[in-house]
Amino acid sequence: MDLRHISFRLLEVFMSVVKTGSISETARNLHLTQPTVSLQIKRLQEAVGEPLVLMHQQKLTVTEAGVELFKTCQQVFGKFDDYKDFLAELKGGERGRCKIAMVNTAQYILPKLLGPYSNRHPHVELPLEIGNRAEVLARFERGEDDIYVFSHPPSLEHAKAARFLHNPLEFIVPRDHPLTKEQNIKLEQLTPYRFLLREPGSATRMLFESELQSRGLVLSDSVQMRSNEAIRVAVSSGMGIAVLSRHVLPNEGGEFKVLSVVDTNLASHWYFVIRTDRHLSHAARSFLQFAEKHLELYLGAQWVRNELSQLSSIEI
Amino acid sequence: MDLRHISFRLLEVFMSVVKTGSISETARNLHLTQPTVSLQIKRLQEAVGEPLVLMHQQKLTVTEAGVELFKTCQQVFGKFDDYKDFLAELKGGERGRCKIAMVNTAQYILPKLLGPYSNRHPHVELPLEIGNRAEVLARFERGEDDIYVFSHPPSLEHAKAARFLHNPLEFIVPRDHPLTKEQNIKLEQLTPYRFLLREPGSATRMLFESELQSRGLVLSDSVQMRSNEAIRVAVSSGMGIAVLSRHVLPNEGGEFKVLSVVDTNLASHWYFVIRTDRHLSHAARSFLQFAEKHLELYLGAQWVRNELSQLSSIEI
DNA sequence: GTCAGGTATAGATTATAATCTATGAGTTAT
DNA sequence: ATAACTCATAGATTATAATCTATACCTGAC
Repeated sequence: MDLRHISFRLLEVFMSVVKTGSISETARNLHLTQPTVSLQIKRLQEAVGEPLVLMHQQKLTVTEAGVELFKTCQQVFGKFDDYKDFLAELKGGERGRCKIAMVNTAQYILPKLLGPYSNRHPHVELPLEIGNRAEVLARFERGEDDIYVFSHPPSLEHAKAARFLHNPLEFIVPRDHPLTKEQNIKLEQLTPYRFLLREPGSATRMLFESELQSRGLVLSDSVQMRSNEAIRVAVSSGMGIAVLSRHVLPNEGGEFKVLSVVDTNLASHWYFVIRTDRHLSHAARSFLQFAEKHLELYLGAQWVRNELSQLSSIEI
Repeated sequence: MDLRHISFRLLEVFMSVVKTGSISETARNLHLTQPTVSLQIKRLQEAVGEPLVLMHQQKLTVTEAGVELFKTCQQVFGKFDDYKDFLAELKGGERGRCKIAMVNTAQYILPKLLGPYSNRHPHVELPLEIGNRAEVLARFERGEDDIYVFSHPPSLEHAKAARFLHNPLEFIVPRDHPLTKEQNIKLEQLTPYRFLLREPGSATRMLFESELQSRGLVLSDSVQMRSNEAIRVAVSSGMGIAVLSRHVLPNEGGEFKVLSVVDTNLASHWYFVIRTDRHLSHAARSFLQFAEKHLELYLGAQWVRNELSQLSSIEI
């Protein structure tokens, strides 16, 4: 039997013939002429190499080979129906995958969205990649993920960024630090202390350093640390002071204090970034829609800057 | 997704692309040109309505929809492979159905062949129909079975008969019948007794009556009975005498005796009959081949008249 | 015997599937 | 920078699938 000469149409016609037990009736049902159906069956039989139906005295009987082919067809069409169901879910964003790459700091805020989304869309896979800015940028270049999360979005070709959250930066010091007794602290008062910083390239550090530079200030001492947790712990134990995103601080004051610096308001924003030269997966689209709708609920209205409609308009 | 625009060929090509991860390599493997494969994939994607593979920087990745379609294809081709296996068995006579219709008397001999055949071909269905000559003839006319068993084959159009067994007829009388004491019994000595006969049309009766007629003899009394068992029992209990096939008699003498009639040698043959205007099912062909080969073994060499090669030459 | 209903066959047409060559454009490695 | 390889696209051809009309052939019913 040669599958190459068999089309799905042919099998459909055959199944109808088996069901109705009549060539003429099949022709009427499928809006074909009787010779067409006759010929289809004949061709199918040639392709199978075996009689499938026998005509005898106006009565059509289905052979063994025909019955078995009929069963096979039912199963095959069943499989394709399953696949169609799968496609429908995929297109509806109910199934599939939405790979998200985010810079380190985002891991403190994104789960607040991802958790609820994942609950409502249990069949969507949500693999997360967390890296520093350079790593996430490299992933973007290679197009490895569906959605990228940056503060300071890259202004690259094919990149479309949309702000969704305000990211205020705070100065933190050990609880017993001398500055905690001061009022009206200014930025230059902080420079003599040792600063604990993330690696160069980190958005927070970039923002902080550009602020220092524009005001002609220089840090007297700084130590580079690999993670925000490490910085928090180090500040708590008195190793130095630091600038951290409000979102990475515990709600309740811990072993450190937040300084209010009157002449400085450091802040950036969180952005979802997508590539405009690539298909956005249905799941990714569905996640962005979910985010656009529920940002305020899950991230706190006071921080939200919802500009995600800019992304939903993109049609790739 | 529209199955009508999808061919098995298309799916084969798609599967190869997924397996090799390369369009060019698929083209080489399938002896096609690269643009052909590109276009096939493009068309398949259009038919499915969803991207199946993504090209990025010389690297081909398969989408969710692609992976799922691939799985679906594997299952579908698996089903067709199963069907091909089924067909192979069918064509080899290992599977299928061989309907046999036989006249009553044949039920004493055919099981000796059917049993061994069925043991060796356990997947072949062997539905049997047993009737009197008229009934089996009617089934033949309507083509309801694959093989018909007659003594006295019908000389109809489209009927091809082949002898396979000698069918000697014997006269039986009650054990204490007066004739058992005689020697050199002649046929005319039997006519005064009451004969127990099958219905007119029975081959045995036809043969016997034509013998009587050709010799100008007439039975003085006869009773019609519905089965050979009934006749045997009736003879045993002294109701009359009868003509029966040697094959329906028990090997060991029972309540009756076989008469030796010196001037009469009644005999017919058993024939397998098939229609020449119909496909002979593979199973039927296989049964006839089996019979041709093993007649002597299962039916006793002394009775066999193996002319079955006449049937195997028929190619329908 | 004729008619109606079912099927088969022949011949023709149209649509489209399957394939090619030629070419352009991007990527990788030397 | 260039060669070698990848894939995509355009344009053209060929094969064949899908379909029709017209016609002939059965069979069963009236």
